[in-house]
Amino acid sequence: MTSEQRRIQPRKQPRQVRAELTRQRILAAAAHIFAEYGYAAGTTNRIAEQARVSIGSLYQYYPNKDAILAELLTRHLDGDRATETLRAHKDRPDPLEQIVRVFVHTVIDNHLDDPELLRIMIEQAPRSAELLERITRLEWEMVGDLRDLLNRHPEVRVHDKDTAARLVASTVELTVHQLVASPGSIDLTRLENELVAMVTGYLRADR
Amino acid sequence: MTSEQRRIQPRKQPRQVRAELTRQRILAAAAHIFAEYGYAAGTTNRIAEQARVSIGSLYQYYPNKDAILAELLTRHLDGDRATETLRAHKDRPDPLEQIVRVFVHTVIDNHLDDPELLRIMIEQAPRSAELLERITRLEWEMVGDLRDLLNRHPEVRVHDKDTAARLVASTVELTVHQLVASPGSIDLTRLENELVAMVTGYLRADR
DNA sequence: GTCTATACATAGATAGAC
DNA sequence: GTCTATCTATGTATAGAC
Repeated sequence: MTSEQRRIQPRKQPRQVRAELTRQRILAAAAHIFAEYGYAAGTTNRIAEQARVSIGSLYQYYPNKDAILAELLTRHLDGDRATETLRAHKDRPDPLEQIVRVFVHTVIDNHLDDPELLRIMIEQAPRSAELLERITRLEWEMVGDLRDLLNRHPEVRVHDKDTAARLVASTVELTVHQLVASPGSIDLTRLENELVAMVTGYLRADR
Repeated sequence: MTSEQRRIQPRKQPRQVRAELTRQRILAAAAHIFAEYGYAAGTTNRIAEQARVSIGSLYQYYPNKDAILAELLTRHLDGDRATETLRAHKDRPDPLEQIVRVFVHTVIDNHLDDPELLRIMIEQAPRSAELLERITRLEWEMVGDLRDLLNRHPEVRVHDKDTAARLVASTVELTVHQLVASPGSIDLTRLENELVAMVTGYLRADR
């Protein structure tokens, strides 16, 4: 490469690529800081420091602190595959236990990434109307799909499908959420097995 | 009552009683404010205002903001009767379902007081080492008592008693916690029935 | 594009009068 | 014991130089 060429195309890193990289660095830093300090104590200064960017630069990429956490949350919500999993099994004659297992497994999977950050986001994220609405919608989608399943599947004997759907959704989501992050962490395979047994048994029991 | 007597005993409200009353007013106000605004936005100024006390007076009763929330949390923890309930049934030959029902019922009962405040306290309370230690101890106490029960009771067939105890404790505590406070609140009797059925079935199933 | 310096807001907490 | 006034700290966000 001659110096002649350098003069014509001096920048090796095109602007947009570099900028996107910085954005990602800030986001990663924010995930780390929020997970460690929580939302309130996870200050923009700390985030900037962790990302090795000045506070001024940080604000060039995000308009405010909430926007950072909102993007992290959006990312996670987009990665949630649990309801799709349920839908995929809707019209197939698989055994109930198998469907439940895939569902539980997917939920566990969604939580492995960064359980601490997840806790912070769910518990302390600023509940903007728009974000809250998205979360609620996703929750109800899951409950709805679950109820559909209960209504169709021949093995299901539980009477009150509506309450059952809510209970199962809460049970799986919450216990996974808690036990994955908890100290003295449970063995994940065991958690999956026991959860599947408990839920499947409940749905199949005739009372 | 003559004015002579009044001069000898002029105060109708002895100091300590009045002070205790003020303390309680501040605490009640704090409960209200925290439940409505959350921990961070539940400022000491707002609490003082709600209690109709000046901010200066508030600090005469509590050394700092955290101390107020800590006392609220302590109050709640002291009111937790779930583990005692379990112990009371330890050596009695009651049917498993009945024991589980009493346990679930107690947990629900503990959450009826002020679900919103409870959520705030559990999710956003400043995790001081001392407080965290108390909570963890209580949790493990509950898991321990549950495990004892599973080990003794003849109806219990689940193999991994340890995992089962943790799963049951989490399931009951968390689902109650969530569903009692959730909008479109579930019927509590139904919640109790379904939860009891799910847990009992799980514990009795031979796989 | 990135930095430093700083404005601005608000919270927790204290001092000192009454 | 209670108040008002105020201090101090800290965090978000912006301005302007380079």
